[in-house]
Amino acid sequence: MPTLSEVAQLAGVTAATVSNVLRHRGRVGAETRQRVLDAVKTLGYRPHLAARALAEGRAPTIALMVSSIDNPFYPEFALAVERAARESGHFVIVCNTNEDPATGRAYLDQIAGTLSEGVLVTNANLDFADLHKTEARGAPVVLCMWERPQEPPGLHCVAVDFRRAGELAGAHLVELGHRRIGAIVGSKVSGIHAARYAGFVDALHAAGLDAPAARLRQAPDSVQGGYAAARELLEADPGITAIFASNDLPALGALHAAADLGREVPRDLSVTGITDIKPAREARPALTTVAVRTAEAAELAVGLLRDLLAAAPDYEGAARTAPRVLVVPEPRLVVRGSTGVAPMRE
Amino acid sequence: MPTLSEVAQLAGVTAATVSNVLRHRGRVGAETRQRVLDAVKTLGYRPHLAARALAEGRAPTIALMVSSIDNPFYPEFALAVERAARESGHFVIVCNTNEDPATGRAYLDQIAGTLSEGVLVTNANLDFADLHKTEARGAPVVLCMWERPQEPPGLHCVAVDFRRAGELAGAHLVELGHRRIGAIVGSKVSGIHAARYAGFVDALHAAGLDAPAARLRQAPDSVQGGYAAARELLEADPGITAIFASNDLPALGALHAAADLGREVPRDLSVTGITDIKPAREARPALTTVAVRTAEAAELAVGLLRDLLAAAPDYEGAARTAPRVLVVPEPRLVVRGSTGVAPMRE
DNA sequence: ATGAAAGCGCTAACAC
DNA sequence: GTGTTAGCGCTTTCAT
Repeated sequence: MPTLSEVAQLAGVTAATVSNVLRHRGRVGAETRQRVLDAVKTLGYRPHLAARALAEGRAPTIALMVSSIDNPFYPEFALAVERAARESGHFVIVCNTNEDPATGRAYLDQIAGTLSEGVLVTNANLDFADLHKTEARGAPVVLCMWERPQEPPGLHCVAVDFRRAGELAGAHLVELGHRRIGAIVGSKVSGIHAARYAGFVDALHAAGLDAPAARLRQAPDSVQGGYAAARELLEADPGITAIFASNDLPALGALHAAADLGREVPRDLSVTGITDIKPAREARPALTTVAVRTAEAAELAVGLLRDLLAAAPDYEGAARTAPRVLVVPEPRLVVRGSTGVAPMRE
Repeated sequence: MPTLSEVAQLAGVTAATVSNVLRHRGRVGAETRQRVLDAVKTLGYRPHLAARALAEGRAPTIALMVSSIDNPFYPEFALAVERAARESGHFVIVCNTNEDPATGRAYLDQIAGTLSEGVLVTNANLDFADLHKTEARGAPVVLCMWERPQEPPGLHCVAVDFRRAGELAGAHLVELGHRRIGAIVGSKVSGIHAARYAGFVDALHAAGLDAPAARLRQAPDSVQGGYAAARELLEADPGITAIFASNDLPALGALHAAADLGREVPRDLSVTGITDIKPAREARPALTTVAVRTAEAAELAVGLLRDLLAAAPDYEGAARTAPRVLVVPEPRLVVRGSTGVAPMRE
């Protein structure tokens, strides 16, 4: 692979000039510029990104920490991140923590600040202490999809009003006449989704309904998890006419459980999710859910990271600003086939 | 961030020694080693990967080119790639081409050989010419999930016997007594899946059946694509009792089409896919499909890339070996709920 | 408008 | 065993 100085030699100039031409820096004579450009072309020169990273003191990559791309949400998010990152010339290194803090720490220790200039974190079960350490070392960290805008995490973040999302789903079910509504929320490991449930409960309260613990189940963030929880709920209390799930995957599982229990959706049972991942649109019936603007969240996160990077090139010490919180525009209800008016009381 | 020489200074040695300690190279006195290790710890030193990459002439990353992580296959594959890559100390940069050759080219031009030392390519609709150019520049390329082991692409690759996969699916349907079987294969853009269809046809022929063009449809590799194609097939010829889809996503779409047309699966209609992606296991009924060993393919691909890298550090010119073809162990039929014995003729 | 020179943080010969 | 010396390919002041 040709180097800068080879190009320089061919063009009869010095490496500095070639660099200037390529980076549109400094003033270069029109004719010289042309010679350089020609040399670049004939040699097929391409800048060596690692060398540039070293010289500039910053690598053109960002690390995206995810818990497991096994969950369809992450690829969707990653896609949006990559698109946004590319606009600022960044490549995305995907780091799968598998929900294991040690793996996450290993990733952070290795690349943050040395091979990637910033870090984006989705719910990857990382130690906040590790994230702070990473920041302290000079690599900005942005938390994505933070659940509680009102309760900043002490790190830069992009937050989604998930309480509101839960409220929208709850209100929708209430409006349809449902009175006995089961709820499935995340488990300890998949994130408890307290804000989402709180919003749901708010909606019930607003309608004078209560949300007894007997109608609440925790489940992993998966189809299977939701399936099991929904079965439990429905078997324990056949009077339940609707299920609120704090995430789409478990909601999809609830759909399956309903089918297996001989309950037709939405005639006998309504189901709602939160997020609006692709499989929600493809389910039968398609899932009514509260859409979270994933792509916008990704763009905000990348933008925030870029701001932080620009504000403080080495980002050390006092240059660090107070944690910033960006809120993703309000989630919105998407009514599809999985919800309908509550069946008549008998 | 502390540097090598800061560590060296603190330990009262020179940078070279610290490097040796850290890389377990050369002979270093036990006591010195300890002093160095202490210094590393107190300073919280971490090697600067970009600097190391420059000095070593190779970056610790590989690029994974995918068409769009929108399709659940890619995340599953990417996950396996990342796992395997980590074992050889590589990070994975995900490059989404969106099926656009120009985007792919831009990615290759930028990172191959400069920020990533090798490239893994899934069906990303890249120009082979671009891939060859990349190889010529010194960055090995491995094609993943090549469709026809018998027909090497002129590049290193990991191949899957998809013809065999099609044959397994076809034979399964034939055995169940199906005689009029519709087929849905990939479209031009999503890959035509000729080998898979050929295998399917072989299975029919082996049973003395034919596969008329009237029972063949092309569709994009998506649920919607499969849905539309299946509807067409079923409406054009209601006598069809089974559908062979060359991929899981369209097969899932066929399941939906059956439901909409009032045909119960598997009683009135059987459906098969190929790959065994996660949504296939989660569908209702679960999809009968031919499982392709995705994780193994990923491991083989990463292993092959590593071999190529080891064989020829700069990988230029004559060092390049003849294209190697690794075949993923035979695909296997996974019978689930979407297939059953053919309905009686009336 | 262009060149000279220093240096980013690390590795790798080779010398002592 | 440990230090010295060159770079890796690029960017970036600072002269000219």
